[in-house]
Amino acid sequence: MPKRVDHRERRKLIADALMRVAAEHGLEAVSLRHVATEAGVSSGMVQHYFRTKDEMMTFALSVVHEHSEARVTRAVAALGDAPSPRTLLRTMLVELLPLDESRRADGRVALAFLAYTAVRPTVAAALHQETAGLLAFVAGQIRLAQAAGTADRRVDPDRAAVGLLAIMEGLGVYLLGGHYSPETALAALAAQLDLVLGPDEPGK
Amino acid sequence: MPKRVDHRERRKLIADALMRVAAEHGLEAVSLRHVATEAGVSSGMVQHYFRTKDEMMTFALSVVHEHSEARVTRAVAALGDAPSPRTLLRTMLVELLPLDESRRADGRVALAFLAYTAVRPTVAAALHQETAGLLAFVAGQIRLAQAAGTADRRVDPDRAAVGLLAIMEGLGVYLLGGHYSPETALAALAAQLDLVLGPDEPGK
DNA sequence: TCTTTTGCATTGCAGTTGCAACGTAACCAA
DNA sequence: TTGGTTACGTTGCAACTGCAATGCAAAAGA
Repeated sequence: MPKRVDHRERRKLIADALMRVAAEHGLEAVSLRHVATEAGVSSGMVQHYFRTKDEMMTFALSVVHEHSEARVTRAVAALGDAPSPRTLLRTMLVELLPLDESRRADGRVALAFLAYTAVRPTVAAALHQETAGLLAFVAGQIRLAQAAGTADRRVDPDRAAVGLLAIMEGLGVYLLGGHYSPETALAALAAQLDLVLGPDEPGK
Repeated sequence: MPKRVDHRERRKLIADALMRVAAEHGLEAVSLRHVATEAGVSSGMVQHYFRTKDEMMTFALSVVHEHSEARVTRAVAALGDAPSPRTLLRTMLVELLPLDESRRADGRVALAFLAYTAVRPTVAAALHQETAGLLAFVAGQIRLAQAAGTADRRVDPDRAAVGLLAIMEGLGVYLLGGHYSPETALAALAAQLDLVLGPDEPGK
């Protein structure tokens, strides 16, 4: 019945253009026409795939998170089987930091959406589950390290997981603002992992 | 020669209105007319005190930072003379977290400006010094605690200071997004202080 | 073949935006 | 008093906004 067009693909094409605009000029520069031009399509087509601007924004927000999720999944898969909790956590968190231009672009968009959702609580609800899942995973890894005897058992895994995610988020913000250099951020993250999991032992 | 009007006061009046608009609807809702209405003045007057919108935004950004600086100064002053590094740091960082509605409003504005400056690097430059100063202060307090023997000397004060600020920033972001409860954030912050300065001893 | 659905482009519109221009009233120095 | 400066208020405008409406070609079913 349809004209054999992949809806999801078109929507992603548009969302990608939106993210490019947002990464360069901020979310306030995102308009139907602007996005359409960036995507190289007519503004009528954008309207065809998103009935309202808000619908487009919400979809783009979900794409942003798919992006970072895919990034992490890929990096973790490259670690091979059964990496140590420390390696796993470091890989994950480093991957989420805006350290190169590609991730900086994504980070700027994510930051813009963060401010966007802070004012639209209904849109933000979907993100809570994601954070909760990530949190549980990190806490689980810390528990694993503790069980293996490499980590100090006096640290509370849940609290430490909250702190670890917060430090990643905070470092990301400071990196985007240009306040810290990548080296500084990486050193701080490594130091935090040392604090939580115990000092690193090169001869693991 | 002037008509005896305090320029700075008028500008702050307008900036306050801007912050109210931004806290409620985001920075994208900030327009000359909107701000003027919120401030209860004519849009012509806003234009009289700010020749361009960008000038208004930049000024408001500086007011936001004066706000949080004043907040911290007041809270620290209330501690009396020579508070312990731990108390001082905790007070400072807690004061910067969006834990009540007043600070949440400020936090939303700060977050919006964070995204704003991330796309306008020239405006962001002024903030670097502030972060650097804060960082040096925190590192100094950690060094003090180490010298007093209460803190583990194996932790690097500079790295730990970066981490502490980042964790504060990250917790703030998650709090604004509603991902964490104030209790969770406070517990995570306390745990981090324990990690950096050593476990708290009630009978100090 | 005819009809219906889908994909997309164009046009139009009411509302909003930043900003310039102009007006006027109050004040101050001469 | 005169002239100049300051402090606004009002109006206007070109550009842009989201969105509805309309048109039309291609494809799929009848």
